[in-house]
Amino acid sequence: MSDIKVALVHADVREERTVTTGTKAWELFAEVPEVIAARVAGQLKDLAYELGDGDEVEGVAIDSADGRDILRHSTAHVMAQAVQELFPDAKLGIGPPVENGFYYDFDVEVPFHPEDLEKIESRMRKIVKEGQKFSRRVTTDADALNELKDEPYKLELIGLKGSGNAESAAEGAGVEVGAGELTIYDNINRKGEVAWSDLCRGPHLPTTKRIPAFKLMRSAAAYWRGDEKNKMLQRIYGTAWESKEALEEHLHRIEEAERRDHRKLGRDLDLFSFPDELGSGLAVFHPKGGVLKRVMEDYVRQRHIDEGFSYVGTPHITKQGLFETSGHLPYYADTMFPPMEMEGSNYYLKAMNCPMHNLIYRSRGRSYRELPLRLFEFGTVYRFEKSGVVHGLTRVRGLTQDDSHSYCTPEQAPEEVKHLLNFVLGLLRDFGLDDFYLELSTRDETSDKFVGSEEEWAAATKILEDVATETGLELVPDPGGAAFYGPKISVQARDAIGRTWQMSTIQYDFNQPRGFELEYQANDGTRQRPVMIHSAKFGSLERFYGVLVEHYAGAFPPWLAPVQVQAIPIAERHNDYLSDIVAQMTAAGLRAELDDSDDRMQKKIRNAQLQKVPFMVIAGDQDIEAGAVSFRYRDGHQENGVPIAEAIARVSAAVESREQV
RNA sequence: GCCGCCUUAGCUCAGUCGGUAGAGCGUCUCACUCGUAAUGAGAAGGUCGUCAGUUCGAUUCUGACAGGCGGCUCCA
Repeated sequence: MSDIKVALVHADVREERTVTTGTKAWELFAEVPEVIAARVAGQLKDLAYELGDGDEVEGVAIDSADGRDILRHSTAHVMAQAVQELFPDAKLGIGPPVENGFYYDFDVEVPFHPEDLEKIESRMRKIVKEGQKFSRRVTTDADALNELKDEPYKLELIGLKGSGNAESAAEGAGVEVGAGELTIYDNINRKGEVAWSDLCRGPHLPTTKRIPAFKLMRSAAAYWRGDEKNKMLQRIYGTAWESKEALEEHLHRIEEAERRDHRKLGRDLDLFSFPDELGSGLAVFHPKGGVLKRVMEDYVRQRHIDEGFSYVGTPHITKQGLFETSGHLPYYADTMFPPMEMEGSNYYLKAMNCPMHNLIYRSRGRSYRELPLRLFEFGTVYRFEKSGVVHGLTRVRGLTQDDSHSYCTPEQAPEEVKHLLNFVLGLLRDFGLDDFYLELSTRDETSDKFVGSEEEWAAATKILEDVATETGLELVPDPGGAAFYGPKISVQARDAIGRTWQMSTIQYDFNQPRGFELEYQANDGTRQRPVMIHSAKFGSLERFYGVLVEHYAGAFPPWLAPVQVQAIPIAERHNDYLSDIVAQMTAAGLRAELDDSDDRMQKKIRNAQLQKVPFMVIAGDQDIEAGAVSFRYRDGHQENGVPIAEAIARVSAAVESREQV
C-alpha cells in the first residue's frame, strides 16, 4: 500500500489529496459533506472505482438535497433563459424539479407549440454548450423588488414572505423566505457578462456544462400557484438526467408505459370500449373483457363471504332525502348527476352506497350479538366527473365499487379495521400486487368541511394509525385528505413498472350512524350507537381492471386470462381431434377455444401470441398418432408429445395456482 | 370545469393550397391444407365526428357542440 496524489474538484475549488492506493473515488466525497458529486452523477456505484495516481474527480458543491433535483432545477433555469431569449415578453412563474424532470411556468400571450419547444430546446443546447456559470448573489428585499419589477409573479412570491403559506408557495419556486435576504442566481457567459438572472434559493450546478442529457417533453397549461381561480400559465415540462444512457432509459420507460396503456390494450385485446353514444366515461365490456370482469367479481365475492360478509343488493336510484340524511348532498350535489323529478319527488342516481347499507342495518332492531355486521355488494354508482378528468377505466362516470360496511361497537372497531386491512392486502396480493404503502388521510383543522368533534376525530385517527403502523408498511400522512365523515387509510400499490395507484380504502365513520340514528342493544339492555367502517377493496372494479391490464401488460395469469388455451390445428383435418380436446378442457372448467379459421397455423400462432393467450395446444399428424399435443407457452417455449390428459392437468394446475406463468 | 392539440373505412394512418377520397391490417369470397409470429387473388366497406355559417360548390375555411389526447384543478 502506497500513497498516491489525486485531486477533488468542486465548483471552483481544487483540493489536492494524498490517499493510499485502493481508495475508492467516492470516499473522497465522504469527507466533504457539502459535495455530492456522486449523487449528481446519479449513483455512488459509478464512483466505486479505485483511484490512480494523478486522478481528478469532479464534484458539485451544494448544501443539501438530491443531486438529480439540482441538475433538473438547473436545467429549468436554462430553459427559462432560453424561453426569455426567444420570447422576451414571457414572464416567469416557478420552475421546480419534479419526479423524473422539471417544469417552468411562463405567462405568455400565445401558448407554446411543439415547434416552439424545438426552438427552445435547441437554444438550451447552445447555452449548455457554452458552459455558463451559475453564480449565487445575495440581495436585499428592496433591491430584489427593483430588479424584478418586470416579473410580477416573482414579485408576488417576494410579497408572500412572512404570510401564512409563504413557505409552501415558495417551496416550489426555490425562493428563500423568512430570511432577511433573497438570493439571485446569475448565469455568467464566457465573456463574463450576466446572460440571465433568476430569483432562486438554489442550489445549482457550477456551470450549464454539467447538464449531460435533457429533453423537453410537452407544454400544457397550469394555474398560477395551483389555484383554479388564478390565471393559467403555460408550463413546459422537461426531463434531465446524469447521462445520455439514463435519459434513454427514461424515454424507454415511457414507451413501455405507453405499450401497457389499458386504453390501447382494451381495444387490441377486445376487452372493452367507450361508445360515444353512451357519453364520456361510460364503458361497455366485450365478451373477452367480460370474462375478466366476472372472474374478478366472483373471486372477490367469495372472499368477502369467506371473511364473514353478507352479500346484499341495493338500487341505483333513490329519493333525495336519503342523501340529506347521510349528509352527502351538500358536499357532492354538484358532482352527482342532476335529480329527476317524478310524482313530486326528486330522485338521484346514487353516487355512493353507504346510505343504502345503513337502511339495511336499520331495517330491524340490532343486537350487540350480531356485531360486527358486515354488508357487502358490488354497488354501481354514478359520479359526474368533470369532462377534463375522465380517463379510460381509471376515472369514469359510472363505476362499480366492491363496497362494504362493517357496523360494530366502538370497542370492536380497532379489531375490525385490522381485519379489513389484512383482508384487502391479501386480496391485492392474490391479484399479483405485492408492493404497498399506506396513506393516512386526516382532517384539516382549519376547514369546516369535516363533521364531528375534535375528540371523535382524534380517537378515530388514532385507531387507524395504530393499525396501519402495526402492518410495518410505510405510512404516509395525508392531512386534509379525509372524507367529511371520518379519517381513512388507503392502500397504495406499486405495479410492475413501479407506478403507484391508490387502491383500497378503509374509512372510519362516526357521523352517518348518528344521521341515520343507527342503534344496537348492548348486553346491559341499553341502546348504543355503532360505528361504521367503510371499505372498498379495489376502489372501483373499473379502475382496478385498468390497473390490472397495465400491471400485466395484457398478459394475464391463466386464472384471469379471457382465453386460457388456444387450440391450433396444423391443417384442417386436425380440427376434429382438437375440437374434442377443447371440449374436454371446457368440461374441466377451462376457457379453451379452437381456431378453425382458414388461416395457416403460423398465422394462428401469431394471433394467439398477440392476444397473449397463456397456452397453446397444437396438433398435427404426429401428435394425433401419439395421442398427444404440442404444448406451447406464451413465452414461446414448447414441449412436444404432451399427452392430452397431462396437457389438461397442466393448464388446470396453472389456473388453480393463480400464479403468473 | 380551465388551457392547448386532435377527430378521414372496424384499427393505424396518407391525402385534398375549396371541385365529395387512398394504403396497410382487419372483414367477406375463392383457391391453397401447410409443423411453430403474417399464403395468394378478388370484393365489400367512408353522407371525411355532429350542426350551423361563408361560398356557385365545404371533408378542406369559420363558429358552436360532442368525443378523444396531454396537463391543471378536483377525486366521497
